[in-house]
Parts: sequence; C-alpha cells; structure tokens
Amino acid sequence: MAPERQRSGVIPEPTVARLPIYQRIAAELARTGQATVSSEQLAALAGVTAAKVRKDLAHLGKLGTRGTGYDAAQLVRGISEVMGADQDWPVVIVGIGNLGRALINARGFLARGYRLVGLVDTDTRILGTEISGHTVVRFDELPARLSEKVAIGIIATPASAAQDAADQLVALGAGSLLNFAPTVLMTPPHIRVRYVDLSIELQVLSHFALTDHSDAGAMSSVGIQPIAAPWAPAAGEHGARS
Amino acid sequence: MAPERQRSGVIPEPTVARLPIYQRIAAELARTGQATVSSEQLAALAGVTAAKVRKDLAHLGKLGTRGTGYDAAQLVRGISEVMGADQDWPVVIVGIGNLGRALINARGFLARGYRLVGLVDTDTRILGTEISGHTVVRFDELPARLSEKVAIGIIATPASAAQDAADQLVALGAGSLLNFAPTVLMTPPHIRVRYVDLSIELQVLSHFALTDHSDAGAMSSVGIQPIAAPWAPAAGEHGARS
DNA sequence: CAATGTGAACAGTTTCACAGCT
DNA sequence: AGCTGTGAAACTGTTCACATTG
Repeated sequence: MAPERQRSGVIPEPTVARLPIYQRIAAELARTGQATVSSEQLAALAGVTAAKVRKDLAHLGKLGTRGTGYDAAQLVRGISEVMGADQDWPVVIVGIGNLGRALINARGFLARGYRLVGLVDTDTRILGTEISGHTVVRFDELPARLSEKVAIGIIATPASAAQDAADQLVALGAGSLLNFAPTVLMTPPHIRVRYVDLSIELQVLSHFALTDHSDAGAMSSVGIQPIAAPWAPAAGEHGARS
Repeated sequence: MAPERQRSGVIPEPTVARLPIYQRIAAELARTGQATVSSEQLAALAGVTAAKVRKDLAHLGKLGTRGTGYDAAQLVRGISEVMGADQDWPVVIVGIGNLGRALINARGFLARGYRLVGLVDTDTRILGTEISGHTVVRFDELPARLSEKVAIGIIATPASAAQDAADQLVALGAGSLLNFAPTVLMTPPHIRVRYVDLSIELQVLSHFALTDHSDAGAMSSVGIQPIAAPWAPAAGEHGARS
C-alpha cells in the first residue's frame, strides 16, 4: 500500500540535516490547510534550491506526484520515519546549568521520540532539585533510577567535565553523544558524536565578516537568494560528524 | 619580519570551522610548555587526519617549520588573526531566557573580540534586570544605549519572535546573525546568517543511530580513528552557511 | 502541461604521495 | 631524518537539464 518508502542506500549527512527543515515547513503548511507542496515552494521557504529539495526528498522513496508536488502530511510522516522520530530515544542531560535548562525547556527540543530519563550534575546547590519531573542527581545515583539503557547523552557541562561525562554516558549504554562543551571527546569508535561549539559559530561569522568585507552578497558558496523578493531566506546548513 | 602571513585566496568554510579547534589545542600545549606541535599531534588531538591539518594551516601562510612542526604560540596568534578575534565585534543578544543566559555566562563564548553591548527581551519579568553589567531592555530602548553599530546579533528567542529580532538587528547595522531559533530567516542578501538548531542535532543523531544499527564503527564518512588507541577522538565538524 | 525524479556535468573537499626545506 | 607544503587523484555533494509521468 504505502507508496514505496525507505529507499536503499545511505542518505548523505547534509541531506539528513535538511530533512527536519522541510518537515517543519510541510507541517506548518499542512496545519494551515495546504495539502500539497511543490519543490519550488519548499525551496523558497527553506532557503535552498528546488533541485536540492528534489534530490533530498528522492532519498525517502517516491512520495511526490509529478505535476502536483508532495503531499504535505505524507512528507511529515516520511521524514519522521527516516529521522527515527517515531522510535523511543531515552535521553540523559549532563550539566544542568543555564544551557542544560535551556535544552530541557526549549519547545520542540525534547519532543517526539526523545524522552528525558535523567538529569545529572555535581553542583550541590542544584542536586536534588526537581526539573520537569526529574530529580537532578550525581552520576553514581543515576543507574538506580534508570530502567533502560540511555540512547543519547547530552553534554552541557564546562569543558573540564565533558570527557568524564562522555565516559559515564558511554558506560550507561549511550551510543550517541551531543557535546556542547568546547572539547574534542575521546570515545570508542562505534560511538556517534556531534559537536555544537557556540564560540566557533561566532568566530566563523567574524571571519567571513572580515573577508566578505562589505562586498555585498559575494558569499561565494550557496545562498540561492531566489528570484524577485526584497528579502530572501538565508540558507543554512547544520553540520557535524560522528 | 613576520613570516609571510595571510595567504591570498579565500579559506574554505570547513577549514574555517576547524581552525578554532587547532587554536584551542595549540594554546593548551603552549600553556603546558610545549613550544612546537606537529601536524600529526594536532591531528590526533583534534580528531582529524594530519593531511587535513596541514592543508588547513597552509591557508594561513607558511607558519610551520619543516622537520620541526608549527610554533604553538605563533599558531594561536595566526588563527586569532584570520578568525577576526583581534578586532572588536559589538554583539547584541536577543532573548534572555535560559539559552541567552547560557551564552552570556559561558566561559570563552564572549571572550576575545566579541564584546557584549546590549541585551534585549520583551518579558516584563526580566526587563530592567542587570546581567553582566548590561540592563535588559526592549528593542526600542536599545538605540539610545548604543554608541556604535552592532556587528553580530544573536537570536535566542522562541521561533515566533526570531524574524522580528532579525529585522531589528539588521536595522541596527548587524551584518551577521547567529540564529538559535528553529526558523529560516528572511534577510537581505548581504547579511550572513548561521543556524544552530538544537532539535536538528538530536534528530541527525537518531537517524544515524538507526542506520548504523550496531554495525560498529561503520560510519562511512570521516572518523580517522587513528592507529593504536583504546579510544580515539571523535571527529566533528561545525556547519552552517550564510 | 506542470512538477517530479535522475543521469551527467560540475564544484568543493579530502586523501594520497612525495618533493622540498631545515 | 623528520615534517611541512602541495600538486594530482579520489571522493562527495550540488547544479543542470530534461525525459517521464500523473
């Protein structure tokens, strides 16, 4: 029945990082009553080219209809499926400072499939505190409170504590780590790690501010900046590898 | 005198995103008394290949010495220079929730060159609050408090407020935006935008957890995982484009 | 006939291998 | 002898152009 899903090969990482963006747009359009989306429209709203959208979506199998476009609702489901948002991913957050709290509270961050199962910190001032239905504990108290393996560990500690956090998370079964601390982690080879280093983001911006030096729009790389619009979507990619 | 700096062409974005990592490592080594670093050592600590390190650093001009390696202190300075960390970048943060506060407090985030000049929010509960020597104000009060153009605007608001924040920041002269809200921003073509979407990071991890499915270390892409170590650095890239 | 899906050309990065300094 | 700097090859991802299909 289902119109041929889950195409064969692996999906390239840049594509994987763009799929959630298409999904968000498709969901919003579906919500406002639009049943179908063209690659052109999706491209305009996502800040990429239409060809890229089609290549990206082709990885999901054929869920478009020629002459018509993609079914918005079907797109949302199809992308959920490949992203694994359907499954259940027990998440532990280490480091309950401002960043940790921001992650806990951010709407849409721990939604759909990503289930918070533990909060870890060492600061005695917040140990024992209850946040979002979870008590903040030290690492050695965590196993007693877990009834399952951790799938994803989020490291929101200072750099000095990050490696230890990674070790402990791996010991609890985490196969994936999301590291916000500015350090390169040493991990066994089968562990997937993604880095989000906020200070690097700033530095990359200032570097290009320097080299673009007022030569408006010269930003060689992408930047589709579609046809006739006073303002065009600013295209962006989300990187990192394991 | 200075040994030929600032090579001609543009530096590829993936390289730009790695330079701060090398810098951090070089700084740490210099601090512990090591005067010179080889590409091999830098590679092992950064989780990349030695060839990549050499190609990357070659963009800075020739600051290595054959047979010896790179001078650690010189590396730190050279990278500061190309990243623009020497210059002065007035930064405004919009959205003083947990994330905004995390950015303000994170050691190393607003250091060296990135100078906080304004905090904006609309929540009456925190308006007027003083944080890090800056009073949180509404956007319309900000111009009166600024004595210069904004260089970089950081958007740490909910998605619903992000586009407005972007518009206002651009009006204040910001040429670069760092957007943490899960939305594609519409901006004039000469504005550089980088996206950090936390929920996408989680989804990318779960996608690959799905497809790698226990086939340990098969992660095709990079993953140098050097020679003989029980644990190898987990390589990572930091992406996004304007 | 509009809009997808895709082979082929193109572009950007990474890896390799080694020539060239120190 | 050791280690950088760099062309050339390999690879990965993007853009183009169009045949194909509903």
